[in-house]
Amino acid sequence: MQKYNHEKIEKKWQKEWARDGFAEWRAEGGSKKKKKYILDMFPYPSGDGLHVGHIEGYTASDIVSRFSRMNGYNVLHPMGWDAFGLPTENYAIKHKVHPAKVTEKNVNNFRAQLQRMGFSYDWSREVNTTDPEYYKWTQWIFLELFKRGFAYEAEVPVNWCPSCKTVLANEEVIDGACDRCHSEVVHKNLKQWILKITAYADRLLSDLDDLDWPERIKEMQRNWIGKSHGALIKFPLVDYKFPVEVFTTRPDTLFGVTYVVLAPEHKLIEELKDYVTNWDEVVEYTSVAKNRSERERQEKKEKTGVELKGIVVINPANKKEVPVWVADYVLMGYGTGAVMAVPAHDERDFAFAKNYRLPIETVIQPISYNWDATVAAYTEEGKMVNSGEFDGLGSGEAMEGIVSKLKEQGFAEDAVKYKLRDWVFSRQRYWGEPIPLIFCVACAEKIKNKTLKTKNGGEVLNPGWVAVPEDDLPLALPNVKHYEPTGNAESPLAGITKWVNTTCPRCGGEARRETNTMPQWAGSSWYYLAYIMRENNTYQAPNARDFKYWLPVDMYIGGAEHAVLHLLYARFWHKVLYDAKIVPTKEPFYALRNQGLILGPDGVKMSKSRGNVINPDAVVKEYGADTLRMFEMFMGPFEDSKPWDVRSIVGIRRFLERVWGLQVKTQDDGSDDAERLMHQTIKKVTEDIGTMHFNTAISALMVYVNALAEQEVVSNKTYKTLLLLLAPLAPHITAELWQLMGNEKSIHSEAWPNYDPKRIVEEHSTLVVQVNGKTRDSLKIARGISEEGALAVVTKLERIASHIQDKEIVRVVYVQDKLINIVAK
RNA sequence: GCCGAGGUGGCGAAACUGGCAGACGCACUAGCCUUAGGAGCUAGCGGAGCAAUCCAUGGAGGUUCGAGUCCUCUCCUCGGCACCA
Repeated sequence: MQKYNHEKIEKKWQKEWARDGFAEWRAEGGSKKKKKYILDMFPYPSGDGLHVGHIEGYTASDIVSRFSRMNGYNVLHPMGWDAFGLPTENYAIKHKVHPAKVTEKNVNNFRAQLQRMGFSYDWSREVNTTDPEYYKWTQWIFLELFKRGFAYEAEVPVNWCPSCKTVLANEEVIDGACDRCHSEVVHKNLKQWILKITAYADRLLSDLDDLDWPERIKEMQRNWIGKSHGALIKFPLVDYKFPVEVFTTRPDTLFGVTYVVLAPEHKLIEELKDYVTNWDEVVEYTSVAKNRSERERQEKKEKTGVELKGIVVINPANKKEVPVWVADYVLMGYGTGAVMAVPAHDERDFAFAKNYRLPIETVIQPISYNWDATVAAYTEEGKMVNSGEFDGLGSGEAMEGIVSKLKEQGFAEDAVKYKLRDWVFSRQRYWGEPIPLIFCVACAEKIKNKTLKTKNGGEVLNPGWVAVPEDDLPLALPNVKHYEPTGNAESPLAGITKWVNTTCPRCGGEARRETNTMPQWAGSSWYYLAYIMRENNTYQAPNARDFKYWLPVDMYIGGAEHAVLHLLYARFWHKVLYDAKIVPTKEPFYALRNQGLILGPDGVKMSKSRGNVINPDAVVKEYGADTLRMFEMFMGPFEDSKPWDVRSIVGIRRFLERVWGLQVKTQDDGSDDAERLMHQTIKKVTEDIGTMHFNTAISALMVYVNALAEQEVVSNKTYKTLLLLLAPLAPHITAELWQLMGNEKSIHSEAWPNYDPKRIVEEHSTLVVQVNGKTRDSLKIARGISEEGALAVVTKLERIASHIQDKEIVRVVYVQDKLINIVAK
């Protein structure tokens, strides 16, 4: 027998699998077989290469894929590259190479690394978001959104990074600074394309209930969407025609309103200019407030504001006049940008009222304890006081009563508000998908006074914009000399007049292209559909039959960091496509699992600056891909985060060497001592892989191998079963051993072994004997013994007798074949 | 502050519907084998005790014949959100 040479074996089989273009892992199109779509979150091909965290998730999905194939499923298990993005572009600028070149180099490295791990991807469906044939469809879907009225252009305040020279998405701003370069982010008002994700807020929320996702991720999405039920309440302005409209979730506190607050950006402020007596003071405050950076606004400083002197509104509940203030603790982006302040029952209002010595009026009393209204706000529900006819009611009843009374009078209506904002979709950078829209002045002029309808029957919001015709897609990224950002809020594409100037697809007149590109998240919002559309290295048009067969994704595996970004965006696009009858399911990803974070050996998150990053290539070289795969699965529960323990990996290596060594003991008619354990192991491993409990599946295999190793001879049957059970976990060594056993067919195309339930049960069972609930002894006993029979045997045991002598047996609890508990006094 | 997930040996962890707590692996200890070992094999390995036995699943109560598992309170760790009215 040769030594277990992982390097030689792994190279041999990787070459073997690649020989026919990885045909063994290919998903069959148009098949009648039952299917499984097992998807990894595709990586951003960075210059650093794959890290051990990627490998953890990819190994798990590979195991599930191989397991599913052996169980007769037609498996779609693809891989691709989410390759647009800033790091590549920044690298390209710094080193003066085209971002496409950088991408190609990184992709080649990633692909080679994945293939060295022996992952069973269907490489004939590989996708790359930066491939024009790919982003043709990204653009196509964008246009579907556009045509249905879910894309609109508007001037909005955005986060601008002065160093990266682009708009940042909210998710790219951490504590008011750019996530990438840590420059302080400033606010700018820019015209941007925006996607109306808020139109789907309610469905994005309610459809979560049917998904098999980690509760934590669902909860994050719920919080992000942030649905609140409440009421819109109108506070009429004295001597003015408009009311101030506020949103509140606590209409029961309405009688306690002592002032009303507007956000500094509120339009009403400007409209009230002529009535305000301290206008200069107001302008001074609002301009300072508007210019405060994100960071300054987030710092919990003193609450500041300014009164709109001369302006008074009427509380519709008690007809009292209350003043109006402007303060930046009220956000324009949520609700109506105006709130009714109830300092007695809201912490923020309380702090503000204390600061400006505004009155505080108690209208809710806690039921069970004393509360000092001069020290803090009472924000819970309670019993109504000082609220006219509602006194004495509970908060819940009062809310209904107050709102319904005000509704009759036209001062209130029920309302639902969301925290979710629309998705700012423009970026001023080069390395992204061009937005396929053309602006035509002539068309805009012509149709100015007509109302155009979208595909959905809504009103067209930006009538001058015309979609690039489908036949002209992809709208390719033009080559530019300088892809550095311009810094003047335009993308580098704006500088290429030849590209920008075009003709209007509608009227043929002169027109200009949109020059912004799409954000990083565009390509990943639909890539799971791209794999279905991609067959034999080309993209087919969206096809209802294929979508119906493969969707939804049965198992989606990746990191938790995408909880509210990619996973929300993809669900949004999917729902638009569902409504457009392009995809047949309401949701893209039926089941989701997050791999836990792999921490450095020091127990801290791996990072280059800390120097605690484990390089998988070095591990593969020293121990082999099979060992690395199994080690990562054995470290702990898949979804838990766990530190990398450098030393423990040898345990897995020893295990594989033991498996390797067993081959010399095999015989056709070898011992059958292990057969019961074999059936038990099949059961355990089958169940554990099915529930992604890889660590316990491996420990069951270790128990089995240890038992086989103790035998003089090992039967071919028990050894072959071992190899089959191990095949999804360690594909190379099992392929080699399978072949050495004289099998011609690949082990990975074999059927998963079955167990015989009758062969699992032991003839004898172990009966645990307790006295007063404490275990005193245990004994092997024939199955099926009666309570009386067991008791008779057990009371004779020395260690039992000593505990029950001089005592009266009050009760006996007997669990058939398992446990007997004697209760004695 | 709010939401979510967790606290079990020296370490990573097991324990299916309440039923022998610590499977499996690492590290460690002793022995065998070896010219050698960062190899292999055998045995041991939660704490106290010569032992019988007692104590142990963050802490305090409770339910139960029996609790790591169920209930109440409490402490701590990690992750997310955070002026959202």
